Amino acid sequence: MNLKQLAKHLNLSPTTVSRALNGYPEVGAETRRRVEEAARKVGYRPNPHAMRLATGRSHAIGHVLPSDRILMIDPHFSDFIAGAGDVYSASGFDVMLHVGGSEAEETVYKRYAQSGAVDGVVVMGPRLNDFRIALLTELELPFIVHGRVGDLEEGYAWLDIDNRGAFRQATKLLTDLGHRRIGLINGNEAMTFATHRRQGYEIALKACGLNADPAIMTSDAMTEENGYLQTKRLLLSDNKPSALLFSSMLFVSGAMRAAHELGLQIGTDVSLIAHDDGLPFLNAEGLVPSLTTVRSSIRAAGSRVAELLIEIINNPEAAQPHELWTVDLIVRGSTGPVPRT
Amino acid sequence: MNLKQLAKHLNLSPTTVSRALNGYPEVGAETRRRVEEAARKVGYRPNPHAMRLATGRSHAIGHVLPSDRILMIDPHFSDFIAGAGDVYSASGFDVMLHVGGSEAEETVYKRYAQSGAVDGVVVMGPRLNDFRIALLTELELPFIVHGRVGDLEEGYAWLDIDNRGAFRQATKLLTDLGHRRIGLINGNEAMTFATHRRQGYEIALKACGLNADPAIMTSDAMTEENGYLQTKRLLLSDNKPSALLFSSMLFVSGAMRAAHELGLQIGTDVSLIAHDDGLPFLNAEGLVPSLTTVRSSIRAAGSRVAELLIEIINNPEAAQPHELWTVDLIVRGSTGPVPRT
DNA sequence: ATAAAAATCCAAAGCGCTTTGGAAAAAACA
DNA sequence: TGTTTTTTCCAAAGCGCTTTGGATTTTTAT
Repeated sequence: MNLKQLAKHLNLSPTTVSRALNGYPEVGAETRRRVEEAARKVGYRPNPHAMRLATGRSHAIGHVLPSDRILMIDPHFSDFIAGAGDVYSASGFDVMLHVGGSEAEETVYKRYAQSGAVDGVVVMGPRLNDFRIALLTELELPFIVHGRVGDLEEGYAWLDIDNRGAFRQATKLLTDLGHRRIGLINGNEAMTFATHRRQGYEIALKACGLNADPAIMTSDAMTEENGYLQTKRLLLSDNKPSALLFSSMLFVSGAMRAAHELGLQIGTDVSLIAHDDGLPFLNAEGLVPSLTTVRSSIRAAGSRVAELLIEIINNPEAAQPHELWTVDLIVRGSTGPVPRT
Repeated sequence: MNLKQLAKHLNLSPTTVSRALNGYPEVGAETRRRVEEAARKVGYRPNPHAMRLATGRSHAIGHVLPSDRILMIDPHFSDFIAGAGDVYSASGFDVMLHVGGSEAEETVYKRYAQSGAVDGVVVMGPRLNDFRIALLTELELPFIVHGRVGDLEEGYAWLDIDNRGAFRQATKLLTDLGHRRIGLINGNEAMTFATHRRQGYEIALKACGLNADPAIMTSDAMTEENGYLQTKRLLLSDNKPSALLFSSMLFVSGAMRAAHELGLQIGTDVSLIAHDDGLPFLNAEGLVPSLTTVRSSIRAAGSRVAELLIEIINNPEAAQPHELWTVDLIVRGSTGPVPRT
């Protein structure tokens, strides 16, 4: 059943029915009631394509997976989108996902902008210097960044967690425990989040008069295997670190494997802290010993990012939101004093 | 630039231009060439909303995440969609993702069907008895199932891997090695794939005159922690199994942790085999010892499912495709003969 | 040469909605 | 009471594309 039919059925014009349903003022209260009731009764749903064509708005949000991630669609992404999805469907937005393929990422955004296929996009996994900000600004396609682009804070909307603060805090916990040699197993530092984490780590070290040692710092794809390999390498090196900091729980799986293999007791022989995005399949608390983490739910971030983007779309004139979430340090069993040699 | 403008620019009617671009025969060869060239030069792209409204086809595929998975958007999903995404974008299809929210899953499908928001959907994570098959059939919304619905093989399109065969083979490898007590750490057996795996396991046991023992069989969410807990429980039980079979690599992470904790050597004290979906962040070969697996790339399945669905959409009269993929057994270091007690 | 068939192109009518610019009726004002 | 304002509704014109049903021209058949 379409608008015209519904209108005829009500002895009204399509105009009036459309207005009644969309909350326009120029329609009588009683008439509106009648229309709404009838619409509900017959289960009328406006054809989205027609609506989109007429209004130019799509009621859809685009998520374009960065091409440098398509070979490694990491599980962090799916949890983020799970959070966002809740909000989208509650607000009647569809989500349009673009992943991989031969089409250049840039082209996808251009197509989105030109065709009005989406009302806005969320930029995931921003790099230190990300071409997407300039591109989307020029295209005038509303967007929000999950994370930040290097240290750029103005000129675009973003929601980020305080990665620097988190790793500063985590590192400080370790130095407070007496650790002086702390390894960092980081994600790819072309990504802002990873660089921020390294910076937080360095700041805390400096606060103790320590210098970061590149020999015990790595920057790699966040996989179990890399966690294993790097941990093993570091723990077997001369002048090995007494504590390790990880950018992802995925690393930790491998790290524990390495520690066990080397016969090292976690929390006594070597201390471990990881950033925990709250991935549901990898529970830091369930590890033995339970893992000390800096924790921030990536899923909650997804929800909030979606909310903010919808606000931006509905009110483009408002100030661009900037949200920096603090990260909780949760001290558990994987951290302890430096072992005496 | 829209159709009308392009047409005027070419001194042609919109009709002809549209036909030239869409490959209709009633347009001269030279004219078509001119049109195509001009379209390319000015970067003309038909407005998708207008196209959709006019044709009733959306050129979009829907992926609706089952509501029983939204709390646990597992990483298997993101790899599947990564594979599918390649194909979609190569074929000019958009993907519409629906995850969670308050709207009932059924309503989403109805909305899709009634509004033509998508041309087809892929059904992920089918259960033994899945309401979606009847629903989508009735809605006449083209669909394909990744997996199967129990033992139902007709009446819908599907692509599945031979889970039964895989676990039969894996179990047989273990029995051939002399194992007589083999534990199964399975995913949720409400899902077809998990039930099939259990059946394969049971068939292989029966072939040796063994009966499956529920005491060493579990069916749970595929998380690291469950892998750990169940492995530990089984390996600490009286009459403990000498080998374990896992439905996911995620389990294995936890399982290795448990084995190490108990001081058991993998491949000698206890043998391990897992199903490996080829998740990029969890490499079976990189484990120590490297893991014997039954392997089938979930990403490749995603690609193929997408291809098949597009074929179905383009040619609804053709026979429904059924593809059963064999699964490779890759023997590595985590399996060995039964330890003598 | 003429008639029939084929090849090209176009005008116009949708697709189902929104929105502009009135018109008619009701209410408020003088 | 007559006039102005407000309220309530509608007709019609898009949005940008596809597609039907010709019209015109060219080719082929007779």
